[in-house]
Parts: sequence; structure tokens; C-alpha cells
Amino acid sequence: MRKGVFPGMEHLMMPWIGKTMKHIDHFIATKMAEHGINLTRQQVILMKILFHDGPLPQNNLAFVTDRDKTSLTRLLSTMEKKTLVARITSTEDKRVNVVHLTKNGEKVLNETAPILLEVIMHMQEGIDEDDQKTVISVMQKIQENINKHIDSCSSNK
Amino acid sequence: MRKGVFPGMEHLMMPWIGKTMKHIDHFIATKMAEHGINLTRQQVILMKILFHDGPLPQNNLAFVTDRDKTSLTRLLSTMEKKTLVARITSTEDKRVNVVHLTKNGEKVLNETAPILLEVIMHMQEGIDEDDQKTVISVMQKIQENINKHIDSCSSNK
DNA sequence: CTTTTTTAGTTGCATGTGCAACTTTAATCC
DNA sequence: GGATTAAAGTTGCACATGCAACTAAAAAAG
Repeated sequence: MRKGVFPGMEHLMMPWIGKTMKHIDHFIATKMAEHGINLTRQQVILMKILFHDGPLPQNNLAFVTDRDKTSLTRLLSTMEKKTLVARITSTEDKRVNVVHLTKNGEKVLNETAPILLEVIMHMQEGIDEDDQKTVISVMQKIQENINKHIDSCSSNK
Repeated sequence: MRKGVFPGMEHLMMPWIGKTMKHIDHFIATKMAEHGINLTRQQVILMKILFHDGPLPQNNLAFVTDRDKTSLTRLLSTMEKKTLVARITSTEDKRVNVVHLTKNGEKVLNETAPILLEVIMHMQEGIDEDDQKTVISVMQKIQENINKHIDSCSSNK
């Protein structure tokens, strides 16, 4: 047992956040499967955004979901095959695809949302409300720290 | 702008954790690339474990890294190509591959560790120490909640 | 009004991930 | 000790992700 490479790693938040996120993802996937829902977390989030914020060009959708446009392209392709969303080329600008939540997508979302919410509530069971607020504010702060640095290096996604 | 599908989603921790983890991953990847280091976060973590806990069978390594054995298989294959690790078949049990950190891997790890640590420190800059402890304990609690439920359903990875 | 540049989206390539099904080898059970 | 069962790894398939390079179309420059 050697020391020195990562002194005090156990006291850092980052490894915990990463590992926990892994568990969260796996748990959600499992619960979805148990309920016979063939959706990933990412797909549900995307549908939720489309439901609330209406049809959006892929570009905007990539921005609000913090996702590379190429990643979005393939995510949408998967979802389009399942008729959850539809790409409709804008008449004003033929470059633009406006992404719509289909009727089927809306139906599936309404079935899925309560289940996902239940899963989320289960995961945060017994966690102090103030601590939850602390976690949220720390997450925001981490993102700020990152963005600050990214901006100062003028590196764009 | 419609409501009702995810009431109060913004006040839940989970979306924040997911989004933040995304930022963290991207930031780490960017910083690594800037330093000319051709390693992923996952690869560094794995090397760190091998460094501290010595050569380990793939099975154990999959367990301690909370990773499916198939995922580990491919992660190791990638790393083996870069001569960061080596698989050595156990003489006692021919089924077992013992994974070793190579000399090169150790060298690379020693070059990478301080940089990653710096990146991590930057991300948590200005975050109250107590809040960090809160975050860690909440992460642990989330994992507990998940494991509790997984156990009660006797579903094994 | 043509040329150049910018923008939206896709595709090639690489990485990480998990489930199901498989192979090989060891352990256990008659 | 031969048959069955269990365990360690790998492979096929599917999904999510990002960078670089590409196509198509609009905007800006001249």
C-alpha cells in the first residue's frame, strides 16, 4: 500500500460525485426497465424540455441541454426512430431542424414522469432539506468555477 | 410554456448533480488535452487504484471501481494498447487475469496526478469546507438509499 | 451579384457504459 | 471421477458522448 500520488483523495468531493452519479444512472436505468419503459435518462430530460419550452431548433436544444451538437444529432436519431420526437425543417431557413415532441412522445413522457419523480424522491429520502440546498448551491459553484476558467481561455464547445 | 410534468424539478438535487458531473467531465478532458495528456478520467482513477492497491484480478477491479466487468474489459484493452497496464494470467487459476500497473503506467500516473489534483482544486475553489463535507455525506446517503433498494430487490450487477 | 465567411446539422472515429450470451476453467455434487 | 454448476473474461449489440472534418445553406463582404 503506497501513498503520495493522490494525497487525501478521500476527502475530496469530486470522486464522490462521480461515483454517486454512476449509481444514480444505473438505478434509474434499472427502475425504467422494471417498469417496462424503454427510455434513458437523457431521453426523458430532452422530452421534458421539449414539453415545457416547445419546439426548438437542434442548435438551441444542444445549448440548453449542455450537449455537443453531434451528440444531440444521434440522440435525436434514436428518439426519432421511436417516434418520440420529429425533426421538421424550417421553411425560413433550410439549414434548421426544428425538433417537435410528438403526440406519442407526450404520451410516453406523461407515463414516465411520475415514475422518474418517484425514483428521484426515493434516492433523496431522509436527506435534510438544508443539505439538499447546500448540494445545489455547491453544484452551481462548481459550474461557475469551471465556466470562469473556460471563459478566460476562450475555448468554446 | 406548460407545467405539470415535473413539478418543482428545479429544486431537486439530481438534475444539478447530473449537469455538474457533465461539466466536470468535460473540464477534466479539456485540461488533460491542454497538458498533452492522452488519458480519460476513468483511466487515471483506475491507475490510481492499481498504484495504491497493487495488482488485482479484473473481477476485483470491476468491483472496486463500480463497473460492469464488460466495461472493465474494454477499458483495460484500451489501456493495455497504451502499455499503461498489463494483464497477467494467474498461474493458480487460468481464468483469472491479474492486472498490473506497468512501469510506463506508473510514470504517466506520476506526471498526471498533480495536474488532475490541480484541476480538482480549481473546481472546488471558494467552496466552504463544511459545505464540501455536507456534499460528501449527501452523496453517501444517496448511494445508501440506492443500495438499500437494490438489495431489497436482490438484483445483482 | 459573385466571393467569402459563417452557421446548422451530419458522419467518421474514439471513448465509456451495461445487458445477454458465450467460452474456458475451476469447484461441487453425486 | 464424470456430470453439473459456478466463476472469470470476452464478444455482440445498443446507447451516450465529444472532436475533427464534412455538406448544405444563409449571411456578409467586395
